[in-house]
Amino acid sequence: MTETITRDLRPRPRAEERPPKRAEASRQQILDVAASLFRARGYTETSLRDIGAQVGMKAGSLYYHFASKEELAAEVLRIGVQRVHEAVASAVAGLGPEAPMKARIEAAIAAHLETLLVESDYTSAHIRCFPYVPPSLKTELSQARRDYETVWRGLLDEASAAKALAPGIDPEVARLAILGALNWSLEWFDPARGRPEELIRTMVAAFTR
Amino acid sequence: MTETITRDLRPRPRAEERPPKRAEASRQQILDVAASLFRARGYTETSLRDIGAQVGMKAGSLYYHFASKEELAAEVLRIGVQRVHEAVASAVAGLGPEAPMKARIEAAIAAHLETLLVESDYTSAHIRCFPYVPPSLKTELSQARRDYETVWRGLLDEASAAKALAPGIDPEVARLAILGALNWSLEWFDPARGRPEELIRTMVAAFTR
DNA sequence: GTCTATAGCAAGATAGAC
DNA sequence: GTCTATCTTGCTATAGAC
Repeated sequence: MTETITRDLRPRPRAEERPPKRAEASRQQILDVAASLFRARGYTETSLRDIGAQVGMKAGSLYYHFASKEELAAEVLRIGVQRVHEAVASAVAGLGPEAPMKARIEAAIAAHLETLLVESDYTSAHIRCFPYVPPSLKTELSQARRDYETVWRGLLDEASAAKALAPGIDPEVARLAILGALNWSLEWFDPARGRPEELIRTMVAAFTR
Repeated sequence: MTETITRDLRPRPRAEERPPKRAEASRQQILDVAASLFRARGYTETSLRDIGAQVGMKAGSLYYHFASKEELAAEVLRIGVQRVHEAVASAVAGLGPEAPMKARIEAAIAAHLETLLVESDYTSAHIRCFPYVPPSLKTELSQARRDYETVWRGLLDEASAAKALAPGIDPEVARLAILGALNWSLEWFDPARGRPEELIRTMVAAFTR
């Protein structure tokens, strides 16, 4: 008898793993707005009041979903690096194992740039804010950043071994130069004035042969 | 008689143009410390209290020398762009009118990088902080930035006309790519691990022929 | 889940003593 | 010229009502 009652009152087994839809929707909306504002204004320049206002919430209410501003930023920036990592890895993999190195590098450049400039506020927020977030958050993100770096290192080392890089170019310096040029485009690229194709073409022409 | 007295009491003609040395020294020290902190931490992340502490002054005392944080930053960032402008222009001019385009571009890259990474906290503060300063300050700096841009535009247009750029490279896109790669080096370059020569060589190899 | 209200703090800036 | 003291504002974060 006790058994039956207990069973009836107990919440469903997966209760903690399946949060109600409303909370999940709010959380998602907060992340989206935070990514957009972090991208546009920067980490320190964006207040929880700003984020709340665009979500239609008071600043204090955000703490139901995130323990702190830093934790919210951690989630945004972590998603940002994961997205560009996945986009680049799958663009390169999608070419198949026989694709020439020049095509692989072009695909990686195009995917990074497309994700950064067009696809994802999360990725652009990561690129723009990372240098300015608290050190603890930098540490938290360092592994995911290294994982993404590894993709590029492998690509450029392979290209170098296959003589697919322009002559006299060290693959590690090329990696830093290419990603620097791409990331800096956040500061000047205007989506209203065209897509990133021109920059892609220029970078491929400069660094591959 | 009145005439004589008046003349005696009047401050020396150049009084306003020659401020006492002590004020000038303090002002200079404030600018140096501000440049260093803006470079290392960012504009918003640096407080007037931080600057005062390193100068050996209270935050309020800074207002004897500058009307506001924004005006202090304006002076730092203005000096920063002027310095890199002068360094690049004179490095290129120093090669003489007969120098090949490839050498001129290499000199410009080297001078920009050397000023940014080694020579001047003012320049690195400008590059790091500009995207995050108040809009009014951006407007105030826009002319000096355009003046510097003009140097690079002239250089790359000339190089393009002389067929000195690598094939398939548009000079305006090359300018944005080159300066992006150089400016982004602020985020990864470690002066303890060597000078910027490797990056200079890579950029010249990639963009010129 | 979101609100109101507020604690607690740090920022930029100002006034007047010295 | 610099200090002390303080004003005002805005921020992150918390507590408790609903």
